[in-house]
Amino acid sequence: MANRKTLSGGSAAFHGTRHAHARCVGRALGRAEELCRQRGARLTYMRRRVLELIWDSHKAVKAYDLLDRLSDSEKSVRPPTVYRALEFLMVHGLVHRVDSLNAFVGCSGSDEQHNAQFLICQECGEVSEMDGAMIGQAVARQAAEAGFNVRRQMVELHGECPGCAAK
Amino acid sequence: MANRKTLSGGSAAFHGTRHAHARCVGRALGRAEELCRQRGARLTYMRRRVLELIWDSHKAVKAYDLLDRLSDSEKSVRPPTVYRALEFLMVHGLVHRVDSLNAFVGCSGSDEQHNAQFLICQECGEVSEMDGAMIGQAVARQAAEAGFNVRRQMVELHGECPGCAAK
DNA sequence: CTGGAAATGTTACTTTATAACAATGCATTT
DNA sequence: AAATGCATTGTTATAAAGTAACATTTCCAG
Repeated sequence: MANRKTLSGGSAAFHGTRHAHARCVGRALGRAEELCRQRGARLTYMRRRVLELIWDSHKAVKAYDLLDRLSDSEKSVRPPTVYRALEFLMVHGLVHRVDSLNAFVGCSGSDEQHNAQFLICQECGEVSEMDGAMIGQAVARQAAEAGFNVRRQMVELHGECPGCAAK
Repeated sequence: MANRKTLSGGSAAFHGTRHAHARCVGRALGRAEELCRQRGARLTYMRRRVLELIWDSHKAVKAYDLLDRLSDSEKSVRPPTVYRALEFLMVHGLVHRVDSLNAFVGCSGSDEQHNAQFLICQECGEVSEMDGAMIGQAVARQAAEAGFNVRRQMVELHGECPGCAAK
């Protein structure tokens, strides 16, 4: 209620190039810290680093891009390190894997709900997380009709975001 | 109308172990032939072979499993061969890629509609294609609310199929 | 039966991800 | 502080998934 930028039921936000992105990052890191504290999980240097890099944009990031960005001429970070950090962040609901892209995005949903859908712009690459209640319901209902018990739903919609449509 | 086994709007079929699977295969190959004839596309030996192997079960099949099955001690088939056959079959709507599994299933939908959703059983691995009209609508509507223009939708639901639930 | 396009073969490589074990860090008990 | 033990990260190697580029073959139209 307090924060008009928080995603709420049925809406999704695209950000475009110019927005106060530091706030997005700040919010995400804040939430991560809070959540880990509550759960007694350790948000280590590496995990925080990876989370920051993922939140560097609203696009989905490839694991090996993270790897490159984490490595400098001195010291190269290896795949397992990144995948382990990603694993941790996913388990705690701080990032999502976008299966249709083999890539990762920061979770911008609110704490507990997790029937997220992803809107993926084919032009600019931005990914927006949406909590589409209607979609969730339709999925649940139609699966039930088929006698199927849904445990995890993946909905990834590729198309054109409002910003890119405007051009 | 004539064929009660054909999937129709809003329903999905799971097959379990005992069913007249030769019919599924026959139907799929028949459709493939028909469709290629209509379009002047060539259903070559390799493409037909791959399609048959995919229809060997109702599970999603990995490209490299196809590769193994296509190779014998004499002659090994290489990745591009399989991926090219898969590409062809996908372009013509004869198989689908299941992104969340990096695997492929035969298309059991009717000819032209293509808003398919996949129900994937985590126990037995069977994949069932569903044409959930409600889901499609909900997706379209909620994306539209967000100003997003959907070009391709990917809906993959992991859970428990009726057969496995019964056990 | 031949010229050209489509299909397949072949080699090499890229991208994505994980297994297995070693070393280090860090928190708690003694 | 030393000892214990588990969580985290480092390291090496390899698996799994997919593609680029060019050579060869197939096959159909003329």
